[in-house]
Amino acid sequence: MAQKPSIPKGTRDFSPEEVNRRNYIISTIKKQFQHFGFQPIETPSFENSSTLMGKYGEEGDRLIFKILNSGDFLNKVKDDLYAEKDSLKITPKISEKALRYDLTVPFARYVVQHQNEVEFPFKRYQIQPVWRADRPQKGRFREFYQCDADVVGSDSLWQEVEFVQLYDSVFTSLKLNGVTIKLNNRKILSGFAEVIGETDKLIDFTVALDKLDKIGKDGVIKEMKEKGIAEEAIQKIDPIFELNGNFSAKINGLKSILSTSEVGKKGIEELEFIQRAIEAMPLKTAKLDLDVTLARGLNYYTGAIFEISAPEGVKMGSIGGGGRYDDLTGIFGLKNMSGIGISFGLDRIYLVLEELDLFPEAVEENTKIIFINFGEKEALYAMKAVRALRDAGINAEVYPDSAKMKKQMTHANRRNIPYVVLAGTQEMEAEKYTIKHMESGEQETVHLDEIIQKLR
RNA sequence: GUGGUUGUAGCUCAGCUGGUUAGAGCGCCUGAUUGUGGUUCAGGAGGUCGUCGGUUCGAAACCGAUCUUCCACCCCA
Repeated sequence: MAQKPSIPKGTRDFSPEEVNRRNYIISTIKKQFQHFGFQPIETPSFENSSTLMGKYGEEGDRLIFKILNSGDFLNKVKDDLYAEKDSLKITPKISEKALRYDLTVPFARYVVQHQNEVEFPFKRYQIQPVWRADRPQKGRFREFYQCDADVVGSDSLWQEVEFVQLYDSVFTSLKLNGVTIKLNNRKILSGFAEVIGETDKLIDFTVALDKLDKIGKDGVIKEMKEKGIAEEAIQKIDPIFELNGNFSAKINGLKSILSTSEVGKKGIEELEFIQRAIEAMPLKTAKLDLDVTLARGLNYYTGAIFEISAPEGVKMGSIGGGGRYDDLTGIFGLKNMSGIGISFGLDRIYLVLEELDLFPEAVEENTKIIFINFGEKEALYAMKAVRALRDAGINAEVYPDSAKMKKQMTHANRRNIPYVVLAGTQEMEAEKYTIKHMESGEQETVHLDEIIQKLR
């Protein structure tokens, strides 16, 4: 074989079966989004760099795919700048557009740009691919789909409650039982930082704390020390590591840890509101858990923080996440717009469903019945029947060539088409069709109406 | 971005310390079976060993670069 063509690192092709399965997930999520009152929007694959750059931190900027300007872009770079060979400085000169990195920032841009047309509170959903120049691993791609639902323009905590229910509804419909909805609140984390007197190191503190289940208590403490958090401060947070038990028990623990922090107490109030609501309206299959270590990469969140972990035993990172950001649109100049949103990681959910063998067996999209082609006259006879079947809503086709019988049968078999019709001279004379059920091997010669009745 | 790992037939993989025409299972093709697939039997095709370069009398095997896979950091869906 000559040099095989290839696709870039971290991208994938999808076969018909894979697309059907992905569509199954997407349509399930979409249906629930709609049940909860969300409206769809779409935004361009690429945005102006100024819209995206600086919104995800230094690390995020590095992972944004930049698009080169058209034309003789290098010619416009000044000689002294070019001689410096500083990529960071030259990039803005030669690239003014970039592929979107997530759906939240484009959404914020959308809201600001269309603020006069949008009716608030605005509930939107968006299912589109995003791109990250990350190094791929299992469940991490450079092109992947996000399924986001956000509400902008409402401070109500009922939104948080609804998003917990939305998560539960989606995973219940997907038959993916036992996912954990981990809940935290940025105000709790701020409270911790306040209590230990390290408010200026809040981010370092939360990033370290987030790694608890991965590197353990000692690892977390070590990292905090490395980041310059004082020894006695670290000792003060020791009770955090002792938090356990159910939601209420953890809340009680938090109440004593955060008794001196106003912001911390506010966070506890918010958590309790959500918990009470969910207690009154129990979740169908998901579990709600309080995880005070939850923080990762979510530095723009100001209130609730969500993360979804796959059922126990499935080795997969988070399959969804989200939270509240008080000033979603502030970066684009529209103040006092509180937003809250969640995201589903389509590609990871796919991997989890595949691992647990949870995709439904029936592939509705597949052809139900195929007609063997015996020649020109017979093909016309078959085509007429196929037209009637299609009009009746049945997926039907005629084999295009009058190839060998064996080849045509094998084709039907490989495509898992359940029924094959053989109609030759005899059948044509009787105005009938011989229909064969592939799985049982049984066949009978009947009128077209009977076939339509049978398959409808 | 850092460190490591992987790449041999369509697929899953053998191939010992470099030594003639590179193997297996499954799959594929043909026939037994000219109006019957999935089973069985008999034959058969298919690989410049990811790519480029180097070491060597000789490379799938050793070295370098590059692409790709997966993993750990970083970060994250």
